[in-house]
Amino acid sequence: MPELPEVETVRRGLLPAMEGAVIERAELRRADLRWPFPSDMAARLTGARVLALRRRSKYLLADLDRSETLIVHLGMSGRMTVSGVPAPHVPGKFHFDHPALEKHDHVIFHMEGGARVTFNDPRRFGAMDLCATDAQGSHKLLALIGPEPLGNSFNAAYLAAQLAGKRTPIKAALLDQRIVAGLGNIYVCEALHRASIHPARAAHRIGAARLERLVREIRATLTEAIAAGGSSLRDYRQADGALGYFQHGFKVYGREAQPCQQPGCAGTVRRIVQSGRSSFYCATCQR
DNA sequence: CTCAGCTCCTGCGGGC
DNA sequence: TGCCCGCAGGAGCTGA
Repeated sequence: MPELPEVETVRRGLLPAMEGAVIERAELRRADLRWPFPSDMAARLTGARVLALRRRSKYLLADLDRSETLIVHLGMSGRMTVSGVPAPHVPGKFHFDHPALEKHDHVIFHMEGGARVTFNDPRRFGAMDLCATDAQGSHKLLALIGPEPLGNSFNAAYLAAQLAGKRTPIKAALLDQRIVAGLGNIYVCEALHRASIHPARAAHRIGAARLERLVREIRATLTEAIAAGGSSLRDYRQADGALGYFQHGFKVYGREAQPCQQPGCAGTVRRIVQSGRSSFYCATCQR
């Protein structure tokens, strides 16, 4: 379920159970996801304290004492959920009250205090790895990732420089994690719609003013999705922590043949396939 | 160097 | 009820 807003929502949901707590035991129920785990991963996690739980792009990063960082990617279908009901009046203390294991529960973090964090991923496109905290910047999975879209270094001037000379469709350029971090198929469709840019437009043929608007709309789209995810998670966490991806009100994604939601536009949402993936857009207001 | 296409894997919904 | 098909939020890799 994961683009940047969902990963950020997961991170915030995991904080109370994980940050500052010791992993009493890491239970690996298989030896790989997309790639094999480090052969000694369970031992390196067991007994480690999580000093901080961060996010970079679509990756969750748990900095451990021992100067190592756990890198987690949720792939297409990965979830991380907390179980164990918080004890009343005791922050960080959980009652042992856990549901039975489910299919595709691949990794379980048994946390100090009684909480459990379960990684479930049917399609197994997710990943976990460990690296030295001070070398994470050069980790193969993280080294080439572009700026965070909600950070200061992502702006119209930067984007213009990246897109200069690129004849590839803007849709593909925004999905390229080297250009900007954390965007996926849904939020690229939504941001392009809000910015009135056609997904097939050549990346280098977007003027400065429209790039300003695109940057603004990317930020707004993500910020609003994080706010919506956060509220959904708060409501749901007592149950099992899952967040309904499609609770967000998308304007074009998955809405083929429905009316365009842009104020004053009478167009209809269309679906095309670009580099093998669906793009939803309105041909009337997106140019 | 860039870029499109293929690939990993499971589940779900629709049509017959 | 069951079977087959297409499609799904990611992204690394290959080969042109």
